[in-house]
Amino acid sequence: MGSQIPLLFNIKPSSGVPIYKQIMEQINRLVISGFLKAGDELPSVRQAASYLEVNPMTISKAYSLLEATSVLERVRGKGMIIAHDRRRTHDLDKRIEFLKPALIEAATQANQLALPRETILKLFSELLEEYTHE
Amino acid sequence: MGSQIPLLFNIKPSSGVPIYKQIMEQINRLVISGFLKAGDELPSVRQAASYLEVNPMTISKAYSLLEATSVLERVRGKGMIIAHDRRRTHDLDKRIEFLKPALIEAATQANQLALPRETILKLFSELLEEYTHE
DNA sequence: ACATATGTATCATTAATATAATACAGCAAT
DNA sequence: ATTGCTGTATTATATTAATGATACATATGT
Repeated sequence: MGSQIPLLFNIKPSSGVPIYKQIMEQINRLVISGFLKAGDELPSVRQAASYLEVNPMTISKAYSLLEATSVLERVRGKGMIIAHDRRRTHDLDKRIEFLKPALIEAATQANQLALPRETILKLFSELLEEYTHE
Repeated sequence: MGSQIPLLFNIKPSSGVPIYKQIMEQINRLVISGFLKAGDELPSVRQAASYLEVNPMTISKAYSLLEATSVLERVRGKGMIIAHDRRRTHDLDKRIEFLKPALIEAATQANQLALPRETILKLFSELLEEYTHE
């Protein structure tokens, strides 16, 4: 039942970004990267809600919106799976565009903090290792 | 009257992060970096509100909360200035701690997108140049 | 004195987000 | 058939964020 998949979700309740959006964005990333493939099962609404300690309807909202954009498919009585969408691509350019906003935000903050270029790059390089997937 | 200072504010209304928090965080960064020094004048509530196209009370809320944490001082009839706080430091370590959340977020997203390390680092390096302060 | 600038208090209103407690239709396995 | 899973609809409530329209005390410059 995709029992370990909830571990892929990281929620920052204090960030200000709505929880359902955080979930949507993460699933979107895992799909266009290929980590999640067509047919893969997602954690159930109640599992994810319990794991993340949020309301089930918050998870359902994220799933429903992703279904509306053909990222997920609802299988009645079973749960949600990654949609079989033949038009889906995994272009490097597309993935880079998804990442850009976060990089721009980090770069802007770094410059506002007057941090030396090499210090930032070294730290970021380390964090890329530390927060590796799987 | 600090007329060009509003240009230091970047607001992303669609980010989900409350506007008043975005403003607070930016001022905090500009202060601990030293870009803004004790006594420097901030744009007036109405100037900033007009420039950012938000409600004046939203700016006032950010200013008031920054006054409560001794980052700003209110000068009656004049406006807000950077507080004269002798305890203020500009440690590199402190500035790095301020930046870390944004770097961690970017690193997490990059890995969820399965982007090659070198590609990310090169792009980030370019963005650090592009989004330079001043 | 007067006009103009400052931040802020006050009121009402709107929108978005999240929670809580139920309830229901659909499917699978026993 | 019953049990136990799915996702979701419903209703109500609370909180937070932002806007709009005034209004006020305070200070500055003329």
